[in-house]
Amino acid sequence: MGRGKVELKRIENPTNRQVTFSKRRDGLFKKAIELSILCEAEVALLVFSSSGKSYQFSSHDMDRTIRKYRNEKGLHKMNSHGVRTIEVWKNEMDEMKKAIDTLETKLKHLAGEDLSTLGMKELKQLERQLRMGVDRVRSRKWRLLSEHVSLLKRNHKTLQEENCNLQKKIKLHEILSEGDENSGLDSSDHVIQSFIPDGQPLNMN
Amino acid sequence: MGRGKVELKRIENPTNRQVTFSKRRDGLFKKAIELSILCEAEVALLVFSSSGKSYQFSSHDMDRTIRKYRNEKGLHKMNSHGVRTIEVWKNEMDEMKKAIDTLETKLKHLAGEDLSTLGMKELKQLERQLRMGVDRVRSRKWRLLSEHVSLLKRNHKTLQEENCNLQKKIKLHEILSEGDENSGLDSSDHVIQSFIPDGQPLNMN
DNA sequence: ATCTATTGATAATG
DNA sequence: TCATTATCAATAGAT
Repeated sequence: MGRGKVELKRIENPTNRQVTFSKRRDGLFKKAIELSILCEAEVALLVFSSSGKSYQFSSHDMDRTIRKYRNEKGLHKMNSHGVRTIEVWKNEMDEMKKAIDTLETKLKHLAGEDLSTLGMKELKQLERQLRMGVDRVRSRKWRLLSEHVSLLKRNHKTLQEENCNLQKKIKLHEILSEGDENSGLDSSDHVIQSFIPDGQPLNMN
Repeated sequence: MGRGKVELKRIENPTNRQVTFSKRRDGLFKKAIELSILCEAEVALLVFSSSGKSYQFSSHDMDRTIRKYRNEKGLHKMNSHGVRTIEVWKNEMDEMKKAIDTLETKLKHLAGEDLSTLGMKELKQLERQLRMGVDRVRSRKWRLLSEHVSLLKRNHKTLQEENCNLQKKIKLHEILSEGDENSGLDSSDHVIQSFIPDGQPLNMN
């Protein structure tokens, strides 16, 4: 149609191509509409120009028609992928919920709650576990404490050495400047202050 | 085109409608193909006949084109439904994972493991909690035990009463049938056996 | 399905 | 982009 046939291949002239696109696009949509009305067909048409602009028509509802398409054609991939993926997720979530339930129950038991479902055997095991926990926590506490003590001892030692040195210096000063008394540090309190350990605070209550 | 115009409304004659559907459908697909080739357009066409048969054409890949459409047009619905739903699920799962992590950490702490991250304050609280757990478990054990004991006592009492009655009966028999010695039960051991409590076994180890 | 008279679509042009 | 028009394509109705 038109003055001269057209080869079925890409129109090289960009202007012609663009013009033809507009005309034929309009024609295509018109035909699509006519088909849907005249023949009661469900038609969905998506067109993207090479420059990216999009045009659509759907006689009923685009999503509905696409879903219909996926159902017909997609019983192979979509269902064995999408649906199965969703089911996998659901299973994963179910398992996680169960895991949380189990963990919460264990925690409650360890806190001494909800014990009514347990028999004597379980109670004994629970008590053993708790006692072991107590022992370990205590041992950890003890280690922390002893580490802190040894730190303090080290600092104390350092302070003592420092003090020795300072006192020697002071005596040296006193000897060198005889008669010139009370010139500098009146004691080493100030220096000691600066050596108080500054690690994490240890609350012994 | 054709011999006489056609009104743009449903063709009533079903045969005509079907024939026209075939012809126009072929024409539509041909046009769609031509548009995609001549003008380098991305075209997707879905057609369902009123009887339900489906026909498709897509110049590139149907799913790709549909995705493209959803991106363009679908920033309203699809995203605020499908994608958002999926994100909600993901968030839910992330939260569950975090919850599981937290619970597992707590459990480890209560078992006296992984204590290195805890400070003195936490350790003290942990010990208190564990001791409380031990106390509660012990108290539960005690209650179970005492219930069992009281059950035993009750049974014992019943047995004693029963024994009394039996002995009285025996004496009555002995009196009634004098000289007829050692006729029946030689003692009440057998009866006592049948009264041993049959509740859940209590292992006292 | 096939044919064909007729309408519809559109390529080239202004 | 818009209008015109010569030409070809699509197709309604008949066979």
